[in-house]
Amino acid sequence: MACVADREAAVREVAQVYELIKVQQPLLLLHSQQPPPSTTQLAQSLLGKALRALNVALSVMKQQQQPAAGPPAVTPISVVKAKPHQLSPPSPASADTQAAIVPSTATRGAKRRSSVAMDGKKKIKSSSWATVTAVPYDDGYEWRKYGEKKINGTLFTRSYFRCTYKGDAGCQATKHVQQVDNNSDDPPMFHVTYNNDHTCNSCSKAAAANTGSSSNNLAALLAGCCNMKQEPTGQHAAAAAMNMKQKEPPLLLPPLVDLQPSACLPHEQIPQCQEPLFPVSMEQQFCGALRDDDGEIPSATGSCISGETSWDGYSGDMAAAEDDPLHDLERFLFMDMDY
DNA sequence: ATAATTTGACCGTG
DNA sequence: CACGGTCAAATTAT
Repeated sequence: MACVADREAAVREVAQVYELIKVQQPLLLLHSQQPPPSTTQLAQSLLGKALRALNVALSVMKQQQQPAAGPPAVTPISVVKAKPHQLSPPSPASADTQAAIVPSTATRGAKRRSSVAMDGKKKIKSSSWATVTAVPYDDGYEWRKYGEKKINGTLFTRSYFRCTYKGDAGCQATKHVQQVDNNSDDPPMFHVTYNNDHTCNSCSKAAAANTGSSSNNLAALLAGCCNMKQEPTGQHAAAAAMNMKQKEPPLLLPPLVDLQPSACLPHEQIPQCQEPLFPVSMEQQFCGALRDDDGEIPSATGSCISGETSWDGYSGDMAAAEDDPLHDLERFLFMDMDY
């Protein structure tokens, strides 16, 4: 049991280093506004890698630390098998769509959906699974929001998303995101429930494209450390976090486990970070307090770019370090997230 | 002009 | 009838 204390100490140490490195990020970014010299790029790259490694290490340590009981103190990304339903592994490829996409042509007046629009009856979910995550936007697919609903007994609205390529490819994948009603001091967590696997090639292509395009995008890599504008009521946090079409510059936060609401500031200075982990624009990154006039998230839907399975040359790293046990862990962890 | 999001209403289920 | 999920017109953003 002594090792528990040791581990906790180790976690604290690693977390501290993580924070320190993150604090350096804005400085580097400031320099990189101009054509960055290669040394800056190298430094950026190294920083990014260091953050990843630390993050993964922390994740692993935390997991070992908390056996099963009790709420995860910090669970950056935890995959929770959805309830009963049919549980299918969160892999993008187990394509089983169901049937007929029935285009509902009815107008609003002669209300559509004569039970047909509901795909026959109650949706027969080909698969369903859920995750709890601080970064609900980052699942490698592109989503379009199609609804939002206040759910009984919850503080936050639930946002509904479907695959962007539903029309093109008939992809039946959907998901809804519900911000967890947790302590306001805690970083917001989101319960994301997925229904149906993606059956469209476009989805994976988009993800792949993003993977390629975002590599070397350290700005994107770093962008996640600061706050998004805070939405007063928090009602749209989920939506803000989930939307996949970025209104803000599509900066990409590597789906790393984040430990703090805002790593850019010391904890004490974090002003009620409600949306700490979302990708944010550069301006937001440096002006954490930026807000709209009304203090709301600009169309909270500020969708986060989809397709983020790519984290700054991450795949390359992994490929290059086949026998590194840490990388194996990383692979394991990220495979969990990457579906 | 086009695309994405918002939002209120509709619909099926329990 | 309440509730959750979805639709689609209206609105907003690009």
